[in-house]
Amino acid sequence: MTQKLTILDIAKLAGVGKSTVSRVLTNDPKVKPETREKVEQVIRESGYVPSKSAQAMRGGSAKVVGIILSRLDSPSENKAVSGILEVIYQAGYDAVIMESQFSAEKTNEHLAVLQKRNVDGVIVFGFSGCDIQAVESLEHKAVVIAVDTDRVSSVGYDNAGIIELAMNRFIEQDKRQISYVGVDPSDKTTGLMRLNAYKACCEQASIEPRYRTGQLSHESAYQLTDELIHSDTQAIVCASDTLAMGVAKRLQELNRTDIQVSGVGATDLLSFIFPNTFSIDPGYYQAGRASANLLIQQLSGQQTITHLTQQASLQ
Amino acid sequence: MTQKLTILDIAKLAGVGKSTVSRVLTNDPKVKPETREKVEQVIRESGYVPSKSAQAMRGGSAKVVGIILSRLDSPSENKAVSGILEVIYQAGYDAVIMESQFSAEKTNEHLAVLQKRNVDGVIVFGFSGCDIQAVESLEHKAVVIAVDTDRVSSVGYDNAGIIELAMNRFIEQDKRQISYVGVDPSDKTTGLMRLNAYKACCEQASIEPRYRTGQLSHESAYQLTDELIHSDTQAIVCASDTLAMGVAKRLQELNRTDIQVSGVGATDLLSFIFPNTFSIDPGYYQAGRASANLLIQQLSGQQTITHLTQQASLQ
DNA sequence: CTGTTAGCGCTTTCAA
DNA sequence: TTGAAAGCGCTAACAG
Repeated sequence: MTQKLTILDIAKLAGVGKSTVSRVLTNDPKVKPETREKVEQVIRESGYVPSKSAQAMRGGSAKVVGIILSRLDSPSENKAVSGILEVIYQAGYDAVIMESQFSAEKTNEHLAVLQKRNVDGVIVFGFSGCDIQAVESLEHKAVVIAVDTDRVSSVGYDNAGIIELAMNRFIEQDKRQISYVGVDPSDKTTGLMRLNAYKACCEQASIEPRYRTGQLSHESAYQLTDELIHSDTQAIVCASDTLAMGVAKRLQELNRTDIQVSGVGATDLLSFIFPNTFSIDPGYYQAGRASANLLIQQLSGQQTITHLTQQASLQ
Repeated sequence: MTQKLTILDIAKLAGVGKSTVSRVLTNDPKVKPETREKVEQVIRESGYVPSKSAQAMRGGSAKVVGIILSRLDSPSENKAVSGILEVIYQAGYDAVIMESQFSAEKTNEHLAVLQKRNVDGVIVFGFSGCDIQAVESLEHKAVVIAVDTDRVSSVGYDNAGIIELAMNRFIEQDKRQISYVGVDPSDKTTGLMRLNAYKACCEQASIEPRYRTGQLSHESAYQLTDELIHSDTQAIVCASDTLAMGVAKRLQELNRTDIQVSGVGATDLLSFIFPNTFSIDPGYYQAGRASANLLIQQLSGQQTITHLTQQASLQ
């Protein structure tokens, strides 16, 4: 790391005024090509790196977006973050990422830090019990994922569609005995909404609903399986791949190869290990991209509060 | 987002000079307690947030560390990042995270961006074929994970120890027919080093080595299994949990419940699905913490280039 | 097209 | 103990 060069050093070295250097940096069109070339050459040779801090302070924009997710090791969230990263990086932004660990308090702390850092915008992954208020005060500078709110833009997963997709697949195969394993309805999205979707599908197809809910873990699903299945059970729709793993594992032990299982998450592992399964992809990656695009458009003033729903697809 | 308040506004509101406000912000001891109290009150009531950009520019440090990982959805890396985040956040730093996607070129681009941002330090996750040179020029402002270099501090995984742990476990159980499934030795760490460790263990225990290497995917391991096993095979050590999944799956199909399988990664899923397995934890999370601690100590000048090796443990 | 001149919000002498 | 003033590195009028 060489000595810190400033715009003034470059100006001197190139024999121009510092504003000309600045113009080159900001791609101002009104610079004579030769002058630009000369300045660029000096910049290249000297290894000068403009200070973002100074630019940020002057221009007001740091070209940074904050991302608050619940856990870095949540496969759904890190897929979405990959999508976000790709888009914002393309647009010249960088990301500062923080983990809320499902704590509303931490989320708010993070939000405060991000604000202090003059981030241009924020993308927040919702979780049950998260306090959306602080985010709402950011208005058009924020986008939330997987959470309901009118005040800021959002990208949601099509929780009903996800389950319908699985149900319809089974119904098309003339299965009628379709059970469901989900998570506790106290979880709004993965819990309640998916369960309700299951019930609605049953209603519509005149299927007798049969379900259990529990924790979001394979063990939980594994244990619920016995309570759930009948001799005539044909398929089990699960609210997530983790649950599907647990269910499929138990079915394997019971030699119930006749029962099909579906999950949510598009883990390739599920169908690799258990042939009798498939998984619905809620579109995490695309949702990430969408939310980032939304945010960037809003930051440039081209877009107002918008609510998107990511479509699911069949793996 | 309310109107941007500056240090001057606070000064006026509190009826003091702006330098006094600055002193309060920087915890300068020479401020009369009453004055400090008054200023703090105004800050609290007005919801004033000092601009990090300005502070960074003035003070030189942005209190940011850059993290370059290969893929956000790599379980090993995101566990490590969680560890990093925890440590640096504690120390008042924030993180800007970028994905190299195993491209040396992208890594260098990212490095340039981070430098432009005046980050205080950088943590880089190595990968085979990564160009460590650019990182090395950062000297004491960088720490690399899982890569060999003398020029900057590093935290490595104990690739040999990981395999030894698994081998010894089997040897203690009086198994002698222990095979190995790994990845191509062109990958230095997960490939070559683990394979060599396997060979060394065999040598030492007078075991006939028997192994195959391929891609880092369950499919690859699944296919290699048939080539590898004999009627008397007792155990298979795998270079990763992903491989172990593939192997265990194939063994299950072949009804070879007599063969034990070990993996690396501490995925709870592996032993949940396949009872005859266990996994070695290379200590990703702790390695993350260690690297962050190293970096922070170096930044504060308390430590020089250091090389750490993360110890593995039995799940 | 280009140089000069003000600041951006903050920290840090330097006097008072 | 405090205020005034001088920049940090950069961008953006404003004149040439």
